[in-house]
Amino acid sequence: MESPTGASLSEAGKRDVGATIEVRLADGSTVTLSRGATAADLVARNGRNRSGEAIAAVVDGRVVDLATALEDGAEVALVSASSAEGLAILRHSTAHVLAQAVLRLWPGARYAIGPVIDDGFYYDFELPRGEHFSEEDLARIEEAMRAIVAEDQSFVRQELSFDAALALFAGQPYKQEIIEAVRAGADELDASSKEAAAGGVSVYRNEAGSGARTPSDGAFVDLCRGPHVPSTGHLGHFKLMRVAGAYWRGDERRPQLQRIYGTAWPSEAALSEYLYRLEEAERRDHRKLGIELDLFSFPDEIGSGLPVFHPRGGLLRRVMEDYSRARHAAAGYEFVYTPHIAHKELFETSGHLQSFAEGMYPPMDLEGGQQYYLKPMNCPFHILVYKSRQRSYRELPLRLFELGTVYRHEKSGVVHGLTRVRGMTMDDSHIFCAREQLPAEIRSVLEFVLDVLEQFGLSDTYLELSTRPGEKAVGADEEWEEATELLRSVAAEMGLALVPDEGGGAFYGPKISVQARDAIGRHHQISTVQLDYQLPRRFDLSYVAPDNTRRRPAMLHRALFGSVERFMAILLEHYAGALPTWLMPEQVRVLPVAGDHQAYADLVAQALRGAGIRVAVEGADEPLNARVRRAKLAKLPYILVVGGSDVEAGTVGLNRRGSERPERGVPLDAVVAMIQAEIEARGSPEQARVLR
RNA sequence: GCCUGGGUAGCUCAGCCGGUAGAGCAGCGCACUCGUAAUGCGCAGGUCCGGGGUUCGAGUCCCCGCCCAGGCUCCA
Repeated sequence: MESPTGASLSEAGKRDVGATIEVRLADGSTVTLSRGATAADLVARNGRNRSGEAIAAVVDGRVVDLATALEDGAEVALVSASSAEGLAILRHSTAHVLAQAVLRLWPGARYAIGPVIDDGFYYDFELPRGEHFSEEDLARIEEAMRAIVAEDQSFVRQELSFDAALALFAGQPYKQEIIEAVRAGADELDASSKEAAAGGVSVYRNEAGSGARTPSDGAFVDLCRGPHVPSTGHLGHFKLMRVAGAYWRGDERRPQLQRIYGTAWPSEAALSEYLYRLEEAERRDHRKLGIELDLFSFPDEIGSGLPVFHPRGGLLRRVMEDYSRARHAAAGYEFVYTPHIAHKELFETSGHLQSFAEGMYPPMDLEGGQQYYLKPMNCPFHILVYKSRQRSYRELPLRLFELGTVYRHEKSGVVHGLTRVRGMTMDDSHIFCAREQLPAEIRSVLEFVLDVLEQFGLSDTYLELSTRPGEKAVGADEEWEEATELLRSVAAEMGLALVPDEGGGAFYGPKISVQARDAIGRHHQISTVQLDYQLPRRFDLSYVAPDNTRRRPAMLHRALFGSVERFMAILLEHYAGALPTWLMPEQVRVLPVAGDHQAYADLVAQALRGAGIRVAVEGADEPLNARVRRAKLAKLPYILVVGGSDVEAGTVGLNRRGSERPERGVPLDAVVAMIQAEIEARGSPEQARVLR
């Protein structure tokens, strides 16, 4: 908020007025400039602005316009369009051009805010007469923006008093509201910093040199903190992406504005690379792959967010679940099964109805006033397993595991493919242990989770620590603090970095979540480990300690896949559908060259099947090329083509996924052994490479 | 819930200014028997999301509803 230049200005004023000033550059060198020189003069002197390279400057740690006059002794660094700061300025300036274009096309439109977001920007408008943007308008607006860029209008900064600014933005209630908010903020500052805040706001005018001065005579002016690129000619590599409704200040009680999203980049190459990235993400969309690979669907007849798995998807799911079960068994987990509905009282005891009711399906009312709820989480049920009899310290840690299906009533706007569903299966585990066992147990759980994820090819991971959520949290502050500190210290001991996520914890406790980066750089929250002192208390859990006293256990909630459905979606997108061989529903397809080779093809398939490999044979009813193509499109790891010479020699033609050239005459035994070894090794030799 | 876009064959989509619905792929049948990314011919396939209205006539225009997708967090 405050303006550091305020101080240096007065300081500079006391100095002797010479003809030149000296400024220091980032590399430590000093440059002598004439008094009154600006950052732009420095750029010109360096001759470094040929392609709009430098678009702003950092003066004494503050990002400013190139037109800013430099003070003697200032430290100056230039901001290039491709740096993080530069990109933000570029996008923000493009947002201004968007607003100017919209005001040209819709005189009388009100404009609100136009901030920078990841990879782009948006601007919110209110059009006259309640008009709305349509998708077709985007092309017209872009055209108007390109005209403004061609005019190479300069962005000129001007400081205004609050009152002058309010007058300038007469008829722009959103701008006025922002000005009033800034004034209210400034009033809270003490006298000295109030002076620094200059008692007003800054605006930027776009001037084409025509002398136009106010919005009504054609020039554009926007309330803005800045900085901006020197002129619109520095922009141009942008694209408007979509329109959306958005509430003023994100508040649904306030007017809904019309938002336009856009993206902007320093070069055409960077823009098209970004657009390609979007296409790539679309190509990998698990909903699309689910149809192409015949894995699952969402029948309207069932309801939104409720998937069915087809045989191939079912097979994939079973392989995932079987592997999960095997690993859990080996790691000392015990398997339980619990029902899908329960009395209202259970969820009152657990606190779900108090803290999570909006995420739950409404109750089923039964005769006699009894109410049942669909379960939104497995924890209360596992707690009841613990509570079924008295527990001894000798049993702890008690690790209960279930692939438990839960139902959550997600709001209609947020359901999305398999990643946000209303019915899902959690690979849920609840570990009951003595408090002193917690550090060792958390550590072993984290090691277990990271190792299993790596087997699925998700090894680019980091951890996030989610702390106490604002109002929803239950439990005492000290306990939250203690639990949070425990998670922090275990992770630190293991040498794992923790990224903070303030307020992101569950209502009953803090959590560590494992975030995995996928093949195209997106990150997904996968596993979570939550520490909970609350539920053991609410359910009055206890165990008998060695000294024959009753003690309260602590609980760890742990999901590894998270939901099986969502994990499948992440894998599909990570691998673009080309799953590692061990996960692929069909691992090998045998193609006889002609009908004469059918019997040998069946023999080959039998040998593979005998080795536990999933294989199918496709006969020669269609040309070989067509069958190879179909198998490639199905992203099969191995295609075995067998013809006359193979029948004689006991060999196969081996066509591996991702390889351009097939190998001829490979002995059958060698192929069986190789594929078998690959399946056993799991992992992901091809690591999500892009396969077309 | 709200904004924008969409809903036409199993899938992907075309269908202009209102004139009696089309393509490619998939499916089925017949022929072809082929050595690494689409063999040919034929057949079948439709409540144009539902309802109402305008009209001589509606997939198309208007109104109401349903469903799907993206967005509604980044605060000048």
